[in-house]
Amino acid sequence: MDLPLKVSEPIAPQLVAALRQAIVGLSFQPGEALSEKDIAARFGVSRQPVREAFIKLSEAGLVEIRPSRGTYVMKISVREVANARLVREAIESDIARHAARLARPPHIAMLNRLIKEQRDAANAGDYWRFNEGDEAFHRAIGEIVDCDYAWRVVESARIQTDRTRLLSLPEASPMPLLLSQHEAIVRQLEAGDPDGAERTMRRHLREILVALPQIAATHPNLFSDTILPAHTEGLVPRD
Amino acid sequence: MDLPLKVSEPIAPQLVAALRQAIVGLSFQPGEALSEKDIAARFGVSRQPVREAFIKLSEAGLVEIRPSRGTYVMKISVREVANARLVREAIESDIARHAARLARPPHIAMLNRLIKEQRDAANAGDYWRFNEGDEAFHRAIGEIVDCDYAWRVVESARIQTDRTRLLSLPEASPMPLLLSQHEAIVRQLEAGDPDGAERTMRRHLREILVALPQIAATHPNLFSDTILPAHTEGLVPRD
DNA sequence: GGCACCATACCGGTATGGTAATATTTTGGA
DNA sequence: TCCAAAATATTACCATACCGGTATGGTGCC
Repeated sequence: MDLPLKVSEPIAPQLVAALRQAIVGLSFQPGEALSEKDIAARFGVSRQPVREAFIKLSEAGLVEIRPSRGTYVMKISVREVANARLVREAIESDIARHAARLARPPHIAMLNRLIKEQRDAANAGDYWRFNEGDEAFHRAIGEIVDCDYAWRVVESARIQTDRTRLLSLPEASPMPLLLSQHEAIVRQLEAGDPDGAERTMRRHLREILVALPQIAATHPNLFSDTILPAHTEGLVPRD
Repeated sequence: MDLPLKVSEPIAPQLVAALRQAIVGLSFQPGEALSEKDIAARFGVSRQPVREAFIKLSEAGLVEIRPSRGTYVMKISVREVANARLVREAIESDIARHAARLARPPHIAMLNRLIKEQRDAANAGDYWRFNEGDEAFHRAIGEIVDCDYAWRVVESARIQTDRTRLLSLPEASPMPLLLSQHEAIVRQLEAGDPDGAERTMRRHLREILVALPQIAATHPNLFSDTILPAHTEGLVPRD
């Protein structure tokens, strides 16, 4: 993890990717201090690109820069995860609605291909590959609508919602359920059913809320809060 | 515009604000080159904070950094404006839906106060003050739901949609119409009507699309493209 | 033993110098 | 006169040095 930097390519973006992965992958513990100097020494670069990487990570909500004091890995916030989830639901459900209008046979074929990959991963019990497939599936729907701006926003929000993925027990968000929801969405896109696609996508993304309180309760030291914001009331699909 | 910088406060954020205002206010023409050195000299600071400000502005889509070549003010893109508008509609309509559930009398009172201010501005024909009131109104609805993450996203998107504001003729988006839409939203929030509030907010934000092609046609040198993306089809409320 | 004070180390923020890559201008040859 | 190639200028990017502010550990006083 320490020295994957390619020379003669911009350093700062590489650092952003590496540090981001280290944080969401829990190689850096929430609350831990990261100093510009240490990271710079570890990667064999100067402080300047490290500083720029820290700024980007702070905008993503992964670290907090406290001037003259230090930079710290942000603890996971139930509130922030729920807020990011709300943004994802708003945008991705709208995207699904538009996609039901704009989807063409090649798009449907691609989505079915991705679902097949996910099914293979689920059958193999490969939770990690299943998650990668999930990301690819959601992105593929976004590409139908051709609104890259929306997708940049969703990817930012995903940084927050994905922080709990490694912690979430498979039982809390069972792969067969998520897979069946993906299949339903594709059927509705193919049928040109905007209402149905929107409804299913909203339901699908609300699954994130099901396991969230439980995860926070299981890992109290990784979280800065445990209270769901008011706007999540009545949204949990299963009880 | 050149030297409003307060000493002993972080310089980079001040530069971001100043440059952003200069760009959306057309003090810098779209396509114009901005060099780190020039800006640094003009504000009497070093190149480093200028560089950080440029990075932030590039993330907002206001400038484009071309390595070893220069930094240029991005031309307004009809496509980007429409994409940002889609994000605003998705989030703000969902926020309105939640707000209809969460609104309390003090919130309604605040919204009515803001509408009154806007009505005064409209009666005085003060287009600029009217726009400020618009921003305050939308933000106030966001605060009802208490999802600051959503609001950060909306503010980013607003940077794009607001770039055409100075160019939009009052006739294209008449103040009385926008005002009446605001009033309708408040009535629906007060009545606890989520469907109505969402519907009206969507309609309200689609007004942006009405004048957009016309504005682009009037100022071809400020735009990099003039074609609306596919997802805007059938969304223009009036013809 | 407890508390105020100070020296020291460390942090992020800024200024400045150097470097490789690109754009522009100049120049030399046909 | 024209075109290509070399010289120059300018750019963003990185490295290094310095600055003021903050935390911390030790010391002397009460």
